[in-house]
Amino acid sequence: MNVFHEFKKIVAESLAEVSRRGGLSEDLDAQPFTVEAPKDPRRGDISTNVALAVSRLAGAPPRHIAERIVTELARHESVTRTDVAGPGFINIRLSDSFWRARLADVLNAGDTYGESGIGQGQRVNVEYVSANPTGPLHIGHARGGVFGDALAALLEKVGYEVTREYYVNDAGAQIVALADSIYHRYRALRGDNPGELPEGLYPGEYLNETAEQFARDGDKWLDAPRETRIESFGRRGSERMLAEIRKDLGDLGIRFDHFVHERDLHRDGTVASVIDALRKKGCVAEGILEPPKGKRPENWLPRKQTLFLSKNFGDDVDRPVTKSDGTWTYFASDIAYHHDKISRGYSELIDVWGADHGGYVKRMSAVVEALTDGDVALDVKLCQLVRVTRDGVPVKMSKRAGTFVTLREVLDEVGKDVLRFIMLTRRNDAPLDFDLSKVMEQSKDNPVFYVQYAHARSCSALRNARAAFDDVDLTAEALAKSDLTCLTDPGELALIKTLAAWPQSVETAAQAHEPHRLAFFLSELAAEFHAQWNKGNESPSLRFIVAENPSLSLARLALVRAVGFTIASGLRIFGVEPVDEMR
RNA sequence: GCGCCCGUAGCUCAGCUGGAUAGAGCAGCGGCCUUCUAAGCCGCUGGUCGCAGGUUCGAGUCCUGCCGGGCGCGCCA
Repeated sequence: MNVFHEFKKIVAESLAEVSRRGGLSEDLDAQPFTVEAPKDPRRGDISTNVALAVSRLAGAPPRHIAERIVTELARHESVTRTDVAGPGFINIRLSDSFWRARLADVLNAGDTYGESGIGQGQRVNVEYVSANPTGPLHIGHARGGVFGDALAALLEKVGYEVTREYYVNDAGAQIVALADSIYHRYRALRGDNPGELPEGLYPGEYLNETAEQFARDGDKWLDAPRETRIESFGRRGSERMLAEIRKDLGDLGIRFDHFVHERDLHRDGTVASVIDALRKKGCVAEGILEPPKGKRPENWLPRKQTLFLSKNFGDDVDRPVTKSDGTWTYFASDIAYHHDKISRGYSELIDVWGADHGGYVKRMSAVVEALTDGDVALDVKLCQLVRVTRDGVPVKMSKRAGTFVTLREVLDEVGKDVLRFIMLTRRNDAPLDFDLSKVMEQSKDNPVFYVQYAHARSCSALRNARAAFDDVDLTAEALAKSDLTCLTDPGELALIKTLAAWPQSVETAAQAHEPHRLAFFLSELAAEFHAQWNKGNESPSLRFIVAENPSLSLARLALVRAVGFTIASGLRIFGVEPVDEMR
């Protein structure tokens, strides 16, 4: 049960009743209002601003309306106390038995706890990573990948139908550069001294193997026409890089439902036809761009070119879709790609990009608006830089890639679960510090450890219970039927209330497209659980297992199990495996 | 020069789409181990939410203008 949804309905009914009897305006129920947990739990369990929200339209002071709503609410059986506070907030206290029943909700749901249907099966496309197949993934790609993957899982959890997608930029200048880079190594292998690696080619060692493959063909490529060379080297090189990228991502627990290749969009004419369609719609036309003010490019030549008229959709300038040599710009194929996504029938598109692509957001939103007349939403999530350090000292060089820290290096060192969790401990648009030493620390400074430890402890308590009590059924089903009225400690009831807030947290995180919120929730839940655990050190009567009182123990174990399920539920969204012990 | 993102405790950051007395961790100080794992817990100290206006019952949150930092700005992707 989502407690806040439940009470929103009840508050709305009370409001309707009040307005019906009191001759208040009819359509008060159209006003948006919130039902949430008050910041200070002493105020109550649930708080609503309904009276404040409705007061203007009702033409009555908020406190006055609140008083009348409160008398309606008080009829509800789980409501034990109501207050009107401050300017007109309504605070509601619910009975302990109501809360205890929520514990059974968790136990019945297991680690699916928090699932809901608010997405109503709407189809959402999440595109992420989409790194060029010209080199290995770096740590920034890992962030985008983990973020996108967790967001996809989060949306699925609340009832959206999600496609996880990767756009492969296997066309254009960078593939030519890739082909030339492999060719350079090939020549060296065949003894045809190529000299220094020219500017603009890829220096990393990772291309050597592909070059060796070609070298096995002998000298046949040395005199091959540049065109066929670019085709073969570029294709095989990008395919190989993509395979390696997919391996890295797979080991990080990231798999995609769908790959779209830029090359295909060119070859099957999608790019040309989409641009043509936009031209017919009046969104694409010939024009001459002004040079950017203040930046003064050196070789600026006013040139007539084909432009997407993104200014009509809120962009700062119109954007070219053709280069001076007549070929399509990257932007043109990205238009085609987004058209392709749209044609597959999504109600919402989410793109996860690096923050250095921020300047691209407006034009892409313009594209989606132009293509769908505003029917499909595009949300672009920008992931900020990851700073990798070891004991606070920046780690920069990679043996393999030359200039950056690769995903593989970090993954091999800290493991998938640590990498994934840490990536989700910050908002996507805030820079992230990733300290290789700190994330492996077993201390409360390390959120991965802290949350995992709470889960492990919940498992440990159950193991101990199995040893302490013979013939006791500790399955979730049995625990749900235990005598939960034994749970009377304020800490225990507070813990239940935290657990009961989980579905709402999942939902708001999903709607905001911000999985990091759940990392904070899990840390707070873990802290609360550790605190309750430690109370047992000081007062043995508060221990989860009280040998001489099995029914009390079972009720507490129900709570412990529910904490474990909720943490597991969150970790599963993150793609992190909950651990049962930490020895 | 223009656009986007960011500015919250000494440090690292939350702040649930406008709610009540702005929170957490670290650092500092003081407590708790014959233990259901002290790998942890409890308490204290710490704030002109970058600055100045505006919108309204109510602003860290929305609008405008400054200040400071990051990213980007045709023929790379």
